[in-house]
Amino acid sequence: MLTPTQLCKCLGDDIRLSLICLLHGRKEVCVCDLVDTLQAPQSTISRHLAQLRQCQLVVARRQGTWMHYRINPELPDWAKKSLKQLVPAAREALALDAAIASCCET
Amino acid sequence: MLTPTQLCKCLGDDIRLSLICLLHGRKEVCVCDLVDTLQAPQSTISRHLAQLRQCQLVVARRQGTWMHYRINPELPDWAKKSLKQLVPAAREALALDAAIASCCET
DNA sequence: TCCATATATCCGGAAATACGGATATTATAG
DNA sequence: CTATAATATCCGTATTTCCGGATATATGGA
Repeated sequence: MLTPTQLCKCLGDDIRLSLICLLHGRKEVCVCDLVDTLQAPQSTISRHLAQLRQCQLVVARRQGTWMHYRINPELPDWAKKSLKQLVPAAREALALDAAIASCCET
Repeated sequence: MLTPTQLCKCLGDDIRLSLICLLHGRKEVCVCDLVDTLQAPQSTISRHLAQLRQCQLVVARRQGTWMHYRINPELPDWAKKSLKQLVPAAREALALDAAIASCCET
């Protein structure tokens, strides 16, 4: 079960927080789009996604060779509400608006 | 200026999150009470408090030899609202209710 | 001035985390 | 079965974080 400490530890990294911002408010996004958008090595993105998966912040769905990630829709209420506060502030602080716009919707 | 990543990094540690829980909703608490309540070495508590001070999550007031800490009342709105979500969940996850009750009010 | 108390900082070592190229895995197509 | 694309995992290294005893600093009182 996700604890507040775990949630914060996950979000306390620019790449992971960016990933959450890219996923938040969307149905799902595939890994290749996340890699393209954040311009980081594929292994780095994949590693961070695994961490987010491990504490159940996100869930993945395989479709052929692609993996589609989305925010876990069954997060506890306090976690959902925390994200709702943090994500907009993070979008601004991390200057993600352009990235989010260019990241294709699934 | 406090960024979401910094806030999360600060809260992504059991001791620091406990400190924030002990301060949240109170006027101020002195270091000795925090040390007593969390049963951790003084240098450890002081180090974590310095970290919280550094990113302006808390502010300190000296009164003689004592230092009184409180949540920074001028946090940005998104940070205040995040704390409001996280603190109650953290109190439960970290089993802090007894500690909070025993920690004297200033 | 000297002592006692409260707190902060120092510092060396341990542990956790992050990185990213190389490699393994999974699935599709031919 | 082979080749290819997408993704995950491995692994050695670099960096960061954490710990807590020892020490320094600050304040009030005798």
